[in-house]
Parts: sequence; C-alpha cells; structure tokens
Amino acid sequence: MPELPEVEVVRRGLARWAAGRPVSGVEVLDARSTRRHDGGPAAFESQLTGRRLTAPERRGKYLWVPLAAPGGMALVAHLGMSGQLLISSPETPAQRHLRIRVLLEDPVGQGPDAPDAEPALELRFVDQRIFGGLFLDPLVPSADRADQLLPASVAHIARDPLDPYFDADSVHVRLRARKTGIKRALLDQGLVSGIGNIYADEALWRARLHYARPTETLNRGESARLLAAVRDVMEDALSQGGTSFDSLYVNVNGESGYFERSLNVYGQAGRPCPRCAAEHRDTVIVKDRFMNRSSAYCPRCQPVPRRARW
DNA sequence: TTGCTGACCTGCACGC
DNA sequence: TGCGTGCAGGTCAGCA
Repeated sequence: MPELPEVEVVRRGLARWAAGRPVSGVEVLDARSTRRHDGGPAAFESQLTGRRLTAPERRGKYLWVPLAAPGGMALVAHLGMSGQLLISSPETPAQRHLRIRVLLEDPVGQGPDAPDAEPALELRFVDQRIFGGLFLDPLVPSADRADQLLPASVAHIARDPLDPYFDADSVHVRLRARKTGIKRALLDQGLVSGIGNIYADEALWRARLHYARPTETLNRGESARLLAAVRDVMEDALSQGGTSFDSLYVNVNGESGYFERSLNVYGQAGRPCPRCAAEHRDTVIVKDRFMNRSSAYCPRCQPVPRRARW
C-alpha cells in the first residue's frame, strides 16, 4: 500500500511525464474519488479542463501539482490505501478500478499533427478501495515558511523525515508533551508525516522500541534513534522503488517496487526475528491487534515497557 | 486542547 | 459452489 516512499516515486514519475502538459479533458468515472472536491465531480472536471500542470510537490503522503497561473490552485492527490496514478496512452484499455482519467496534451500545445509533437497521454487514477481521491484546492503559505505554498487541506500536515526543513529536535519536544504510545504518535500526520503502519513497525524494530512505549518517557537519544530509523526505512524503500505489498502499489508506469523483500517484522508474524533469532531460536515475531489494525514486533529486542500506553 | 474510536470502502482468504 | 465473516489500513469527524 502506498506510503511516503511510494508517493515520492509517483511524484518523480509525474515530474517526468506530466509536468508542463495542458489538460484537454477530464472524466470522473466514480464520484466517490472526488468527494473532497467542493462542487462534486462535474465541477472538478470543468475546473481542471484547460489548465496546465506544473512541477509536482509532496508533503508526507499528500501529492499535489500546482496549476499554472492564474488562480493559485493545485490538483491534490491522496492515494489512500490502494490508489495508483498511472501514465498511459489514451488507447490503453481501462483498468478494472479506473476512477478518473485526465487527458494531457503535448506540452508545447502545437497540436497532434505537428511533426515533432509529443503524443497525448492519459493520467489515470486507479483505486480499488476508494480511500484516496483527487481534488482541487487553493494554495496557501506554509505555517513555518511563508515563501512555500501548499494546498489548504495539507496545511495541518507536519513535515516528513525526508523534508530538508524537518526539525528532529522540535519533534522530540512535541513527542515528550504527548501522553500516548509511540506508535500512535508516529501515525499522527500532524506530528510527523509520511509514516504508515508498515514503516512504523519497521522503524520501531530498527530502533528497538516497543510500540506501546509512552512518548513522555523518551529521552533525546531515543527520539533521535527512532527518527533516524524512520528516515533509514524510508530511504531504503525509496532506493528499491517502494513497497509493493499485495500488488496494490505501482509507479506511474505500472511497475512494482521490491522493498517488501526487505521487511523485517511487518507481515512476518510467526517467523524468527532477523536480529536476535541467531542466538535465541525461540524468538519469533509477534502480531498484536492495535488501533483496529495490526502491530508486529519482536518480544525480545522490543520488550513491552513496564508502563505501557496501549 | 488532546486523545481516542468508528466509519468509510473493496477484494481476498477462510470456514462452514 | 455459494455464502458469511474477518481482515487489511489512511484519514477525518465526532465524542469524551
């Protein structure tokens, strides 16, 4: 399922294939995929048609493509659990869960019959579970950097660990001020963004921390170790093209990533812990139910804290 | 203000 | 074979 590294892979693909192209047509095949757009699918289609896409940007798992002036608007995408943004030929048969198609013309706008014209492309939003969607949103200044614009609906999202302006000390202070468990805090996109269930489990395993560790007991070194583990997991995933778990994630060209082969705890319940099973053969990864989802950890190298916040 | 829970949503695996 | 149930989980509204 798409998390930050997967969204970044998609952003790079859009920068390569979609930036600079004008939108000549939009078709919303499932209104639920534009439910976050004011005015519904018809307004989405009419307001996007005729606009030109510029360089895509990302914060956490939100991706947006600012539209060329006028208007200060952006096409915002969230992939939810199963969303895909694909670039394909308009003639390619529709995918099973195709929800929105956006026709992109030649970037120079010289018409399809010009000898050096690039062929038209289609940006397709495919989403099995319809947790994601596309919408248009006005751009507003970022709360901490007025020269940086982002969609209004993304303004409450914190910077992610791959952001050059990510402030680990500030996150440590805010973590200490919370009264909750560490995994619950990691999944709060208002505290630190881009972390989903898979990478939360993987980062906690790398940092040797149990998911129910109270945030107010973390010292500065432990916070730093955890945030470094988050960044390492994301960078590893990014270098391998993302996590292609259950085939619900592909890049804009429809190719899967390979990070799933590197997962140490997520989806590994019942298997030996890759770190400590060499010395203790009876150590296997455990899966708990947590926050209406699963949480995997090694009971030996991530022991349950004395004072846990479940 | 902060923390927590349930709803949204579909496809697959599994048991009967 | 067909049906029902549980599970997967990111985000947000609503409640305590």
